Amino acid sequence: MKVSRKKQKAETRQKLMDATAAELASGRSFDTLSLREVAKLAGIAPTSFYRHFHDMGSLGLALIEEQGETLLTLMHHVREQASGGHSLIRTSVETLFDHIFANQGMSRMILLESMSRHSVFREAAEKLFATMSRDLAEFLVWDAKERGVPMGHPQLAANSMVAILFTTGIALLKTPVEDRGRHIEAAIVQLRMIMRGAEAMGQKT
Amino acid sequence: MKVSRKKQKAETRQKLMDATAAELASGRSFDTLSLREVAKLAGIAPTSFYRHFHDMGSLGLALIEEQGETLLTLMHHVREQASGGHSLIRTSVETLFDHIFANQGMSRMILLESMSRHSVFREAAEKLFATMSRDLAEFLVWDAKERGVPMGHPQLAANSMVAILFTTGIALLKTPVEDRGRHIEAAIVQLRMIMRGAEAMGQKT
DNA sequence: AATTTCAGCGTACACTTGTACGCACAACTG
DNA sequence: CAGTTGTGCGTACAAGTGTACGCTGAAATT
Repeated sequence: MKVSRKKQKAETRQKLMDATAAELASGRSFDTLSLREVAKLAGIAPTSFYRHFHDMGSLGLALIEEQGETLLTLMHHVREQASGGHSLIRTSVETLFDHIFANQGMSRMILLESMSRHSVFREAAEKLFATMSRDLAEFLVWDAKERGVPMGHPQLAANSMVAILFTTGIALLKTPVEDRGRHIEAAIVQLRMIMRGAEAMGQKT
Repeated sequence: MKVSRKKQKAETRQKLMDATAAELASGRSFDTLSLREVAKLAGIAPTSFYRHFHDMGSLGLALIEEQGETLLTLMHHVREQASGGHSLIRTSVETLFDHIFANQGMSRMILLESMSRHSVFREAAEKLFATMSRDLAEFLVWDAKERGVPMGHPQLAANSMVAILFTTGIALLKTPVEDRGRHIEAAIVQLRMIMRGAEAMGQKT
């Protein structure tokens, strides 16, 4: 009873996911990873892989879903925390980028897979983006009302923001440390620019 | 002398590139394509591949560079042509998306590779984006002067625009035909929003 | 205590992969 | 015309792939 079976199984399952994530983090693309390879990295026999995932595809899906959830709750927390204060854009940006840095491989994978066509993951990744945008839009509306300013096309504004966040996020992954600050500041200006634009469009129409 | 050697060689080289592009267009990711496979698709023996490219990497690089050039000149033409008229945003967007549609596989590949870490292609793809942004920024400055309106952070505005163009471009590839119009209109609004924002930021500072 | 369950292993098989090597034969060069 | 050049082919091999099959041993259940 020292090590229950369930616990043991969950552990090796996690080992598989961790090994894959680590490999992704080191720059490998997901679809060059073989079942045998991750099995070896996780320290189990190739055939034992099947006890945990039916497929490399299932493993990838599990990874995306795990990552997506933590990302969404993270952003949620940021908004709750910063709701009282201001500089919300700055805090959100910095938090998101921190997270992306801490999970480079996974972030890249999600972004990449969201673009591939037939992939099983595409749906999952797209859903994540859609949810992020929707959450953000909702917040933008609330915030605009709070501040008493108009807001045109909040959903489109949110879409633009998410797009910029992720493209700069990816760009950051390849940027030498000393230049990162500059890029982050640039992203913040870009987001503010969109805010301004949205507000301007809200006044006229 | 009917078929000169040079010509013949150029033809099979093109066959290799075409075969690869076709495969990409059908949704395959570049790094799941094997040398043997594209050789077979091009109708030559696997070992003959080496007469044209030293590597699958070299082939990919050739593809990206080819595509990049046509893309840049295309956007250039659009601007020259539409300079007199207005609705420049609309024309640019539609032209770009048409092009992306006509070359789905390549576009996706460029985007994807621009994000991968160790890839030989990253540099090429990034360079392309940078050039596009720079060209666009240059144009924005010129256009703003022309219209007598201020323009804050033109380079950042251009970056945002390119980011949005490409993310919606990619999204479009997976969108059923009947919804495409809506997405294109959305992209146009997003670009105008950024314009407005940039102009608003230009007035204050 | 006897039985069932099941994570993990090892072997085995049919593929696919990149690429080394040498040959053929048509296009070029002199 | 003879000689060189170089595209393309076929064979061959080592390495890596997914996965079917049957076994083990210990945890879980009875």
